[in-house]
Amino acid sequence: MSIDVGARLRSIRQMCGLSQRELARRAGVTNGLISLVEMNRVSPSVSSLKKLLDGIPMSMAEFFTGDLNQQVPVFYAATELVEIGNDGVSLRLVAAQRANRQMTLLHERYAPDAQTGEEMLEHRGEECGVVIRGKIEVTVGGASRVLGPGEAYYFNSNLPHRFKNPGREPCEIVSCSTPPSF
Amino acid sequence: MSIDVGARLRSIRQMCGLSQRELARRAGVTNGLISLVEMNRVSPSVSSLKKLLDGIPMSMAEFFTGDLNQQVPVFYAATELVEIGNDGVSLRLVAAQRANRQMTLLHERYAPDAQTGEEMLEHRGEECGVVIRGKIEVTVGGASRVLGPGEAYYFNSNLPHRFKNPGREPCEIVSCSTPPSF
DNA sequence: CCTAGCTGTCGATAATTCTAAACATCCGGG
DNA sequence: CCCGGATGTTTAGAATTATCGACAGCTAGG
Repeated sequence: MSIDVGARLRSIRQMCGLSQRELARRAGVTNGLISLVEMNRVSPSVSSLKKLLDGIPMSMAEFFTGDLNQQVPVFYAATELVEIGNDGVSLRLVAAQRANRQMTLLHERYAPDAQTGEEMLEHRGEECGVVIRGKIEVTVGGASRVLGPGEAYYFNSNLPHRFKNPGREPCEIVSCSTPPSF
Repeated sequence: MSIDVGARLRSIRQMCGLSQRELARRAGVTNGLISLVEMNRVSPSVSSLKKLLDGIPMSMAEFFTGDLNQQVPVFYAATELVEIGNDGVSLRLVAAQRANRQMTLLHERYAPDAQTGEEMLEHRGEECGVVIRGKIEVTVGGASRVLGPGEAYYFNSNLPHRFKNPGREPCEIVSCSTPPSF
């Protein structure tokens, strides 16, 4: 659960071809500290870690995003998308089995009158989408609006939100959210 | 230059309606520490900040991407999407003006024979998309495949990649990438 | 073999972070 | 008016982090 700051720092430092002393010089800390941090014998203060990353250079966000590559499928046939919807709402998930995805990409279909649920949704992250076909009523915080083909939305997911198809024809959307909800 | 960890923490904590003591309880630290951190009188250790964010909850990466914006547009008419393409490739960006977005959502159109460029693209992050209409040839790393409507892709953007419309009809895609490229 | 220069690790100590408990406000109810 | 319960702040001292200097290992060159 806890982040292996030491291993991550060591890996990045070596990737940049820097010795502990060289990075220490650039960052304005001592080589000993870097040694201790990399061995996870101390948990550096945010200000120290910031200094270290400034010497690399790399942002805090990048550091904690931790982006490692792997050999996983790239292409997905329509039938390979994983269905996770219900009740007139079809949510078809791209790259469902991919470990440590950073996003959830969904091909969504709302039957007439279908909606995401009685309760407003509320979770952390951001989500956005484009309407392909039909109409969808999007409610976010207090605001509500009906979007048609080519129209789009983007909001913080911690605002209470809901989707509903107010029309008679099915509605099709492509949406994306981060961090992944599914 | 340095990050205002205190202000950021306070803002996020209040956004979640938590008191210092309540967050302290959830995070397993003392309320006093939270007070000190929020006043920037100490720079918390990474492990302490991690505990605090676990109590919110929020990831370190999210914390440092600084997502403190709220009063921004949610809905976008088709005409409000910002065109950033060229040469037969139309890339229409959702929420272009939004500060500190975590994703780039694009409504893309490729004219027949159009492609993303001579050079393969290569950048940090992940990207994914769903084909709405027409056909697109997606090349990622060594692999290449033609995708049609309803088919999808998801890959690490640091693998060299390219998109090309091999057909005679225009191709329409909705794609998303993180971190934002535009 | 020995030195010079690099590497990372370690121990003692200085500096900073973190805790625990007290303190100062503020607000609503009795 | 005062109390209970909430808030955030402060302080002394415990715990942890950061520094400085020493150390051992390795490699290249003389």
